Amino acid sequence: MAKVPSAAISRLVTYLRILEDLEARGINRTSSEQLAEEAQVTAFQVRKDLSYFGSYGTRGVGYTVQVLRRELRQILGLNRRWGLCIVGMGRLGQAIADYPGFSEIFELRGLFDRDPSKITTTFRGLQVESMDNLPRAIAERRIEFGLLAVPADSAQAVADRLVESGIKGILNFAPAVLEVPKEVAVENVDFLTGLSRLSFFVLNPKWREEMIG
Amino acid sequence: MAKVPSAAISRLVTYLRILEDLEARGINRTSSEQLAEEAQVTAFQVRKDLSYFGSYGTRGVGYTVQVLRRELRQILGLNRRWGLCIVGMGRLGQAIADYPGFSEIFELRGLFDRDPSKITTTFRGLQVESMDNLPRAIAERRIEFGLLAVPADSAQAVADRLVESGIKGILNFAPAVLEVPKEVAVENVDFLTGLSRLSFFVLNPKWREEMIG
DNA sequence: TAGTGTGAATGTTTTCACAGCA
DNA sequence: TGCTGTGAAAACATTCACACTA
Repeated sequence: MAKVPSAAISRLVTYLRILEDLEARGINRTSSEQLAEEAQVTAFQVRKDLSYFGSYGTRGVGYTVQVLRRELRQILGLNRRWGLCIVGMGRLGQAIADYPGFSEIFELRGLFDRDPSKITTTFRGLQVESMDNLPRAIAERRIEFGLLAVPADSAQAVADRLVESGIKGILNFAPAVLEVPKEVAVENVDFLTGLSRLSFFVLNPKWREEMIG
Repeated sequence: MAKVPSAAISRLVTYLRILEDLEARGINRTSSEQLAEEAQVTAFQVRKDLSYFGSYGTRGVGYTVQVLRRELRQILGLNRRWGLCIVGMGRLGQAIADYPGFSEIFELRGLFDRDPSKITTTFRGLQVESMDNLPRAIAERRIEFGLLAVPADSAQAVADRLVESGIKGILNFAPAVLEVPKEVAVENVDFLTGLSRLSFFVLNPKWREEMIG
């Protein structure tokens, strides 16, 4: 199998979202053309992206929405749910826990906060726990991922504790560059990194024209 | 000036964050080597990224933290604050409004929600307003950007209203692909798009090895 | 015949080696 | 001498044209 451009993976998630929308609308046949239009890329791109993983369509006909949806979920590892804990139950942590679609991908298996006053509270049927419970929870509840929604200055310390407890991956919502062993995957999803994308148009006009045209 | 890879811009934000950290620690000289290590890229990359915009260092010596910091802020358009409104004051909207560092970049000039019961509430000294006020607010308060923290199914409708009112750019936190005229910039910062990056390691093991190795 | 699947061409980004300057 | 700045090479990603097949 050929080397897969990493950008292709991100686009697969967009295609999947579109397919789920089509399915909800009762449409069961689509084409690279239609997917391309919805995803705002070219039809070449759609076909190429899919071809890295296999052939899921019918020549001269197109794709069956349900089939392609199932294949993409399988490719993306979204055909199962993953155990996750959230560390930091401030407003961001709470918002994430309640994000629609969140529970399709993750099963919340622990909520942690260092503030003792939060420990009485409950979200989605889970009581917030002390940080002291973290190592045992990760081991005993099959928690594969940890989501960091703590302030930047405690992010590294919390990441260290997750790593020590054997976490597989970290979703980092804190504006900090984390250092972890290379076998632990870190995804920086944090808001300020998001804002770096904003820079394309906040960018000083002197350079903006070069970039956006 | 040469064509600037868009990924380079995102990295500039990381470099800026590192420089601000160095400055806070009282360090005032650095090198491409040091920046590279902190940003987890190569020193070549750092120098190349900076070279797209100019020469800010001293050969044989390195970079002055304060100088480079100022230049990066200038390049990224972060040497001024931008007017912003948030549409959708659910928990996500609230968390974003309170995000540390947020107010360094944006000045909140309006909060909107369609739910009348929210209109009595106040965040950061601003009262939540009815959607009816949106067009006038954008025109009169120099609101350049709109941040969408609404459910996916109303995202397009809200985006349309922002566009009609003359918004310059939209930060889209809703899991929806927006259609807007090309002169309006859209940044998809939404959580599910963030999760697409997660897919690199949630990815079916069959393909993961090809990608991460 | 209509629309997929893919090798080859084109375009973009990163890496590298070294020229250039304090 | 040491570290920046940059053209050129290598790696990577996208676009395209067309072979293929239901």
